Amino acid sequence: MADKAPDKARGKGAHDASATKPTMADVADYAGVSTMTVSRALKKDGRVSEDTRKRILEAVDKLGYVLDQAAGSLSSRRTGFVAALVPSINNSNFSDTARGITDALENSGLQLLLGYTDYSTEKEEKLIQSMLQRRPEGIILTGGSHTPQARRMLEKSGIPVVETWEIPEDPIDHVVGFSNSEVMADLVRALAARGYRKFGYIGGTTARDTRGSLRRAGFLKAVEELGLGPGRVISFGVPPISIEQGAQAVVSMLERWPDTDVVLCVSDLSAFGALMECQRRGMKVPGDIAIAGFGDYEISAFCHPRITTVNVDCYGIGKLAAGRLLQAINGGGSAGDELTLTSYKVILRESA
Amino acid sequence: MADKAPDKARGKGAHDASATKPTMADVADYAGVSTMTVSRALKKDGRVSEDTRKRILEAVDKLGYVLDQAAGSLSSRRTGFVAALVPSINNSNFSDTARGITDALENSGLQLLLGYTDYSTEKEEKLIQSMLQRRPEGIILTGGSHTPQARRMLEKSGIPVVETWEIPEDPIDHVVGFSNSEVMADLVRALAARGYRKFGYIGGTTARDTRGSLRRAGFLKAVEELGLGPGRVISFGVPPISIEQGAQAVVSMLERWPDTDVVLCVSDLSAFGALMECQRRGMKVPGDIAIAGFGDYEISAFCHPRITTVNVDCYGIGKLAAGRLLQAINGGGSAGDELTLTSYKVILRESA
DNA sequence: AGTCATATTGTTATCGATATCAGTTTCCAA
DNA sequence: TTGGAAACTGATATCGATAACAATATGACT
Repeated sequence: MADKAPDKARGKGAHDASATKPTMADVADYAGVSTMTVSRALKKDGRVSEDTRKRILEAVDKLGYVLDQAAGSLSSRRTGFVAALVPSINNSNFSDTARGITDALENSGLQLLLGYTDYSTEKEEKLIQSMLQRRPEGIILTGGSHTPQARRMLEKSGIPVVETWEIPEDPIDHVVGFSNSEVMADLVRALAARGYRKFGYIGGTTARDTRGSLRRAGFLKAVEELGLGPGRVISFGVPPISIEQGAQAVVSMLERWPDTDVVLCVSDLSAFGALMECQRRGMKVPGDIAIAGFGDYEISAFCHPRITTVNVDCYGIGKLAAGRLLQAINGGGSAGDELTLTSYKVILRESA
Repeated sequence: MADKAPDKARGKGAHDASATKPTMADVADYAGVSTMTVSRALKKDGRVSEDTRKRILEAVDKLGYVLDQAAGSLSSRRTGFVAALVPSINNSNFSDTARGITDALENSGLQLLLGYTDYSTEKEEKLIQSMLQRRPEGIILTGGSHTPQARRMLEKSGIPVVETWEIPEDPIDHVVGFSNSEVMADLVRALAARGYRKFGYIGGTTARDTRGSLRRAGFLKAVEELGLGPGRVISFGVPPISIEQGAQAVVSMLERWPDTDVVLCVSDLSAFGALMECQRRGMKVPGDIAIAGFGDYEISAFCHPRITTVNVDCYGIGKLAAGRLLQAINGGGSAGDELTLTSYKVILRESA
């Protein structure tokens, strides 16, 4: 390890305590114009002569002026951002959705502020409250389960709301998503068509992850409807369950129901864990046991065997949700259609 | 009852005289106190009698009042948040760092605003600019490479800055990180001690990912110093290179230098891709070829064979960086020590 | 009683920008 | 020449909260 002393001698720290930071008035003085003209020069639509604008931009540069958005939005009553809350920072599905949102917002002049709920409606409530204090112009949520208080705040806020990734029974405002239970049921049917009969399901322990619960419900329903019930369910670990929990859960599954011939997992990550664990135990996948996931993560397409899964249009969810939000913010009137269903596709591969 | 209200001429708005959102003044009126008292009641430290506070909270609830932070921070000159910029939203290393930051900020009364640079200093510059317009009380950056303009803005901002994940030659302010080149060199030496002699390296094509470049430099230097040079380098794909690029890169490596006996990858994800590709081609890992990664992602501990890698203390980086920031924000004077080195550990497993 | 500390609440003056409307200049058509 | 639209710029009044100081009440202590 390098024990070399840092050469902190170069320059001074970032603390420039001497001068108070310049305001727009300083810039205006420097450029010999009024603050209003400075304000206009700094907006792209401001009608200011080229000459004046140049002088102002020089002043801005010279003084190192940085606009104060707090003051600006207080005055203009527009904050220029929308909020999006997702369960997890480190999940490629949700990050795809975030990308979709960002892309859709690209030329709208709106920024995205992301918040992480950690799969908890309580944290979501707190986040909503603190987001609302910053006055977003719209808000995108993941899922349709919220605390009553959260729901109330959103309804009172008067801003457009889009719930995503689920189809809530009683939507707050707009919805962009798919039926988790129906998608999972489709996967069950596809696997039944391949000849599997003894179905197992692996997911997290609690109801925290509502999408997980919905998937489990869809699993159970479909297995029942096919006359193959009851489905075998192992709940293990606090959502989001990851590779390790998938591995541990499949062990429980095999202990309890050794003859299970296919295991569906709440996500690809847990499916991968289950797959690795089975292989570690010398089981053939498929053959001794089949495994399927959910979400079509990159890993599923590259491991051996490749994992059968469901692709849900994560990016599209984000893009559509943000588009819907923009429409509501700008157009004002909702175009009637409050619910947008997104597509999905069962992807059959070697693991099941 | 309302005759004592200030002649504010409320409800003069063109359209909705009734539905305009309540302000603190409305709450004050409703509770029969001044706005100042309402303001105090809504802060935890506000000295207000229990009786009054209760009445005010009732009014808040009744009116559905939500504090406007823009107005608050304009007045108080405190925004109550810090910014952190990380390269990628979907990378468990950086999300661990983000968790560390969040945890350290827990009881500070400061919120975290996360931004994503997508490994681009240009995007970073834009993000810094827009963050600065919201007046964060401090800022945490990933890496030590920034555009000159970005650097200038940060230095002029007057707020504390912490650069992380690297040891910049010329730090802006504070630094919390490790030497990527030295860590990679350590990995090379550990593998040389295991008997490997023909070293290959897989990373992204461009200099966008400075940490990747530093790792490559450390690799080349160490191989040279061991008298095993020159190291074999394959650059493939735009950073962050992922599973698929790792797989493709190892193919190039094997075509160009078929006798390579160990391949080091810029990250565990690419290492996993390389591993899968080698297995697909019927090669034994290790045996025919050894593979190592960087970052100790969960996947490396669960695949077969488990991947040799380096664990860098991602969470600790975040925690220490935020701690340092708090110190600078509150304590004011920097405690002299501007550089914090974080620990790391080579983790030898079966893949190499 | 008188003085003073403490607790509670109110008044006033901003914080730094922008909306709005008014004033000025430019330039072209009649 | 002149009216008048178009382009540009400025003065003023907020936006909604909080800091700082002032005022009042209460009770304790000398």
